[in-house]
Amino acid sequence: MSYSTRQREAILNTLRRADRPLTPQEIREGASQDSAGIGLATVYRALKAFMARKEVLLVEIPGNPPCYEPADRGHHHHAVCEQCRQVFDLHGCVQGLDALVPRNFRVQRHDITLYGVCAACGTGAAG
Amino acid sequence: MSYSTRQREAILNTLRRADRPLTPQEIREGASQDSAGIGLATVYRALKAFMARKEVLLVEIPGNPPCYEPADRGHHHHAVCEQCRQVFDLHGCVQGLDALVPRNFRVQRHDITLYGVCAACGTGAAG
DNA sequence: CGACGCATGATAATCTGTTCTCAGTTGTGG
DNA sequence: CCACAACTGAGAACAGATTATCATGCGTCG
Repeated sequence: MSYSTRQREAILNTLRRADRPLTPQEIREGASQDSAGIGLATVYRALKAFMARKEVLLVEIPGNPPCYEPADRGHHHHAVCEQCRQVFDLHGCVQGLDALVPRNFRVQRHDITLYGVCAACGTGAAG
Repeated sequence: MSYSTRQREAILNTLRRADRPLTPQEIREGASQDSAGIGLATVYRALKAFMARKEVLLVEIPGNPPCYEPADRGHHHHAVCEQCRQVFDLHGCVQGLDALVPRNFRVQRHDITLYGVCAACGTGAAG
């Protein structure tokens, strides 16, 4: 049904090690440290399998390439640095979303994304 | 510098007529009623010109094709119907976004997107 | 251990959205 | 009205992300 392979372990570990969502490319690079030379196709196949099992979530940010993160991090949102284009996890949520909802629209989920400049880029430390 | 052509008028009118953001394809179809047979390239070129003048805004919704809307609709957000995939304008915004912001992250703008089922799809009226 | 079948890797192919090409058209200013 | 330059349209080309292909590798079950 679904094998536990060295590569998939490496992919999952890479996602867990990271404190932010990763792109398939980044996952491939990270996982290649655990298990040398993982193919991009393998990353996509593994991600698809993980998503089917709800172990991994897809994080799509407009203007950014799609990225992925473990599904056990609870409800949260994301911030994007417009300079380094990294995606960061936010914690918590807001209230008052109900006020936005049109009558007769049944909300199933929501996304909140902040765009700005991250700490590193803001202090001129890094870019 | 920039000519006012029949096609561009039609494109702008189509955007204004709509009560929701439109995709380039939808714009082409709408504008073709005003001015028969508008090429997709023309739509993209016009949109690019309008965006440069800040007359039109790009609306990117994760999981949806990019769409466009007039820039004079003020600050608002969007809702997407997961069934018919149409994008709707919401009015107003929420408070408490500050609470999400990590220290040292300077927020420049934000997006809020609701996903769910629209009135038409929810009542079983349309799909 | 042995067989079965899912997983892997490199690359080609695909898909979707966007831009380019180029000859011909059409605003605009004078 | 003229000249010039921007605009147009159709389709090819492009870009990036994702999926398919196919021979081979390797978990898993008994």
